[in-house]
Amino acid sequence: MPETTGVRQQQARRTRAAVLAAAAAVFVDQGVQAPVRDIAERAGVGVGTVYRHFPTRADLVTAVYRHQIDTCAALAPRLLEESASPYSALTCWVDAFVEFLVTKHGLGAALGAGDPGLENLHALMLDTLVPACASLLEACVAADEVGPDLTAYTLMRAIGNLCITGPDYDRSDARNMVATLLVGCRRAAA
Amino acid sequence: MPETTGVRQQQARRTRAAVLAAAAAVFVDQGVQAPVRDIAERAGVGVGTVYRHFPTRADLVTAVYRHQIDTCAALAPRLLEESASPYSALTCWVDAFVEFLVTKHGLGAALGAGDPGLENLHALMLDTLVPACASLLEACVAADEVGPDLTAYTLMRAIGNLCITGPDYDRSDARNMVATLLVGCRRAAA
Amino acid sequence: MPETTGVRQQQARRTRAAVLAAAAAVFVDQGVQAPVRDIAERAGVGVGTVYRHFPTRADLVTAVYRHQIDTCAALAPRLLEESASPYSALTCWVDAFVEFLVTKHGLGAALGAGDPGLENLHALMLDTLVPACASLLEACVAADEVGPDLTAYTLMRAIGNLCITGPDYDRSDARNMVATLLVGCRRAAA
Amino acid sequence: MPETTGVRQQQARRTRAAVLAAAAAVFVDQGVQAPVRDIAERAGVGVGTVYRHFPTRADLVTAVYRHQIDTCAALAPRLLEESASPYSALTCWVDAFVEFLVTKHGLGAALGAGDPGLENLHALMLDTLVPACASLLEACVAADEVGPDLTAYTLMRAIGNLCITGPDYDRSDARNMVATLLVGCRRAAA
DNA sequence: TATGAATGAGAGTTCATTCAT
DNA sequence: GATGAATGAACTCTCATTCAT
Repeated sequence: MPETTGVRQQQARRTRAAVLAAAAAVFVDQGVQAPVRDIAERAGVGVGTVYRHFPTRADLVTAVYRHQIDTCAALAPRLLEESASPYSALTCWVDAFVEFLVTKHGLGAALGAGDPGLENLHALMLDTLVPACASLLEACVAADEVGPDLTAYTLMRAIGNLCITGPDYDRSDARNMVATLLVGCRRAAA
Repeated sequence: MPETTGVRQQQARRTRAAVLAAAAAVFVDQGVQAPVRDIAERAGVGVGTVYRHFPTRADLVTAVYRHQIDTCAALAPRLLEESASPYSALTCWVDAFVEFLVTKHGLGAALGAGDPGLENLHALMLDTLVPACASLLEACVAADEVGPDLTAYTLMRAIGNLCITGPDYDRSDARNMVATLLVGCRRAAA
Repeated sequence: MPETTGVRQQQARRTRAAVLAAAAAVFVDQGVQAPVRDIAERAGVGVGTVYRHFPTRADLVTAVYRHQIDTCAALAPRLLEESASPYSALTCWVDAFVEFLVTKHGLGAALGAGDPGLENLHALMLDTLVPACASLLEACVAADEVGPDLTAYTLMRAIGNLCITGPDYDRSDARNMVATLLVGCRRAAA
Repeated sequence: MPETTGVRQQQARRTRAAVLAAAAAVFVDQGVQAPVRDIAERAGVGVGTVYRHFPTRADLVTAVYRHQIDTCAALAPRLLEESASPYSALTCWVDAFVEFLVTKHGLGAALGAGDPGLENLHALMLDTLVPACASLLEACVAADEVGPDLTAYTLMRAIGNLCITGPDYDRSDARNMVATLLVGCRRAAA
């Protein structure tokens, strides 16, 4: 007699949520390479529990960022409708993507470095964000605001890389450089 | 009266060169964080030998890249003289900088991540490449080809980040994105 | 609601005890500077387990000797009550202290040499044994059995040093020399 | 045609002397366990040279202290003649022995710990100092100033141990404790 | 399910010792 | 004889991962 959500399941879900929250916090502090133990401690659970819910580090990283990724992706069609031009929509969307990235200490670096074990997250971004970005990019191309030779994936990788911040290159620098990159993408008005 | 370059010194120099070559190769394969042991093995020497020649990892990384860095820096004044415009000189120089970077697996990532223990290399680049880049940038600003709000350091960091390559974002992508960034920097002709 | 002493805790405690026993044994054989790996092997555990229970070598050394130190310290007040004279109490207590020391191969030497990383143990002895010794010494001074110019700490260091045994200077020699030292401390009866 | 002392031999002797002097200095600073390289550097020679002259560390330690040991031993008969009583001669001689020891950072500890590889020095002291001390002790026993149950070797080991100094137990403490020990050895006047 | 004790591979680093020149 | 570059064993410590309870 499987209850839809037994007490056990509820507890498990709560534990899972606690781990996710802890991981998110620790990732901000120490980056996505933080020791598993630190995450477990922050969540108030044993390391085994972390592994039960997220067998690989990538699973954890992916889960932590999935919600934000989905939100970011969902933004694209809305912006396309509401904005004055496709390019303006792209600009707004990229701003949101950058906001997502610059608060993720080390994520960009890990992705950029092709960190093995982050393929899942990579795949998630491919599946979710790339299409979102591509829809905007295609609209720009259709409107002749951006040249046709740029793939959404490459653009996102470039943006992701530009968002790798450090002591002497902060979020504001990252935002400026991404904005500059977009300006460079813009087709010179005929 | 020790000869200026005895057989021993020559041998030591050869060993040093072997370690450097091995380090360069290992850095390409595994990145600048590769275990010292791997470098020693590749060079066919004991770990102690690596430590003798390069007490810290930063010493090794710095030595591996110093020559190329110097060459790159020396390029700037020549380009400024020979090129049709400052912006064109900047473009050429950045191409050379990108060539340097894209062949250095993991270097950009390590620098971008603010890797402790790479301060030496960071400092070397600051001391050597930033002035070179700055001279070109200033000329561009003076010629009103580039806006005045961009520092050479920030530009180089951005370029460095864009050169972090991976399986799906290769050197060619990096080159394109850097070129696009430079286009974005270019002041719209009045 | 975790039981006060679950099976796991019991097992951990047993492991801890095994490590302590192994450490004690290895210390006797090789001295307190013995490699951590040797202790782990002797205990039949991994090195990580040793580090889990005793993060620093000093923690281990201290734990190994804490019980005996406490017992020794607790002896002082009782002896003071039961003995015919303070000096006699001091003699008995020093006998106990010597017994503690002569069975600790290398401990005296390590303490004597001011081994860094043994500050904890040093502090423990200072906090625990020195007051115990001082109480006896003060009683002796009050009874005019010992001169006032000797501190408990110095006396204990001297005793500790005299208990550094070796092939040709055994426990019995150490006991004799300590006894002789105490005789030398005794004030000549008026 | 072997010259008595060719240029080569002279040079070798000078080198040997330089190593000895350097070793003595380094031993004072860092103790007898100091790295061989430090000694070689201080002497301005290569490590190989140190090994050539002193194949084992014990050889070096022994050589460093041989002269002082001989001087100390030679003191005994003179003191016996000049002093008012055998016990007084013993006291003076022990003072000299203590002076020798307290300036030898770590020597006492190394000897006390039965450091393997210091057997040579141990043997040297046995052969040289023990007889010297024994002659004084025997005279004391003959004069009924000291009991017959103490061997010179044991006394010297005890004194050696008492001279292991540290941050909180300095040379002055060592001297006091040795003096106290000697008082304890003195036979109560009949 | 949750736990966290236990494991052990792996990385950094030091330094005694050898040996070709 | 002198040199010092080279070697590699030995040691410390960290942390991902497993598994018995």
